[in-house]
Amino acid sequence: MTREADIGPRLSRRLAYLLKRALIDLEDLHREHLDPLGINGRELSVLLLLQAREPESQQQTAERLQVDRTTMVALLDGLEAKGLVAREADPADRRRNVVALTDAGRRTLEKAVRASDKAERRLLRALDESERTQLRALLARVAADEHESP
Amino acid sequence: MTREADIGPRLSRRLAYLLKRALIDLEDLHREHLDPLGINGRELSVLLLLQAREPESQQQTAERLQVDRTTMVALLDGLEAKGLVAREADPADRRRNVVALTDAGRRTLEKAVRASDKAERRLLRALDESERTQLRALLARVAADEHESP
DNA sequence: TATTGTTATACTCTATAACTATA
DNA sequence: TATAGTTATAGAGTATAACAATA
Repeated sequence: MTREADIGPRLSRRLAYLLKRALIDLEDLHREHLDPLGINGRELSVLLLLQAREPESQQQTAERLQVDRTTMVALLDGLEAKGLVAREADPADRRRNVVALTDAGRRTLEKAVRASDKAERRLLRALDESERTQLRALLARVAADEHESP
Repeated sequence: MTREADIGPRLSRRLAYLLKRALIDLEDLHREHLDPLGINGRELSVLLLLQAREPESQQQTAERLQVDRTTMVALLDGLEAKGLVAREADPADRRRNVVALTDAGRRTLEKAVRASDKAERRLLRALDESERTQLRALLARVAADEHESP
C-alpha cells in the first residue's frame, strides 16, 4: 500500500490527492457492498434522484445528474432491464419518456442506501461521529458555494 | 447549475456525491490555473513525486502513483517532450530508466504548486482558514487509515 | 528464466453527430 | 422548424498481452 512517506508530504497533502484517494476508496467499498444488490454507485444515484423527482423525463433526469442524455439512455437501459425503473411515453407529449421507480426499484433503493451507509462508515471509521458530521458539513458548504457563483 | 433542491437531500448528502462534486470542481480549477504552465494536474503529481523521490525508475514511479507502467510511459513521454523530466539508462542495470527532474522541471513545479494553491483556495473560499485546515486534516486521517489495514 | 520499458490492442466511459418520431 | 429519445461513432483514459533488450 501507498504510505505517505512513499510519495512525500507535498503530494500527500494536496487536496486533489486527498479527495481522489477518498473517492477511489469509497467507490471500491461501494462496489463491494452494492454488488449483492446487482447495482453500482452510479445506478444508486439515479434511483435516489428519481425518488426525489419522479416522474420525470429522461432529459430532465440527465440534466440534474449532469450526464449527457445519450449516457442516460444506457443507464436507464440497464436499470429497466433489471426491472428497477419503468419508461412510459408521456401522453401529453409523446416524444418524452416518463421515468419512474418500480416497486422493486423502491425496495432495492432502500437496501442500497443502507449498503452505501455501511460503505461510508467503513471509509470514515478513523473518525468519530462528530468528525464525520463535520467532514460532511464542510464538503456540503464547498459544494453549495460552487453552485452559487461559478 | 445544480442546486440541492434539484436532486433532493438524500443524494446531495451522500459522501460519494459530495466528494465527486468537490473533485470535479477542483479539477476544473486546476485546468484553468495550470493551463498557462502547459501541464495538467496529473503531470503536477508526477513532478511532485519525482521531487520527493528522484532519481527513481519508471516502474517505481508508476507503483507509487498507482498507475500502470504502460500509462507511466505515456505520462513521461509528455513531460520529457516538454523538457521537464529526463530519462537516462541506469548504468547499474541497463534495463531501467532513471527518471529525474530537469532544471526547467523544478521551476515549472514551483510555479505549478503556487497555481494549485490558488485553485484550492478558490474551491474552499466558503471556508475560513481553520476550517480549511480541518477539512484537510480529516481527509488525511481517512487516507492514512485506509493505508493501514485495507 | 525473469524483469524493464515499450508497443499494439482492447475495454470503459463519455461526448458528438446523425436518425426517427413527434410537436 | 425544433425537441426527445435513440443509435452509431469517435475520443479520452486505462489496462492486458506480446515483444525487445538486459539481467
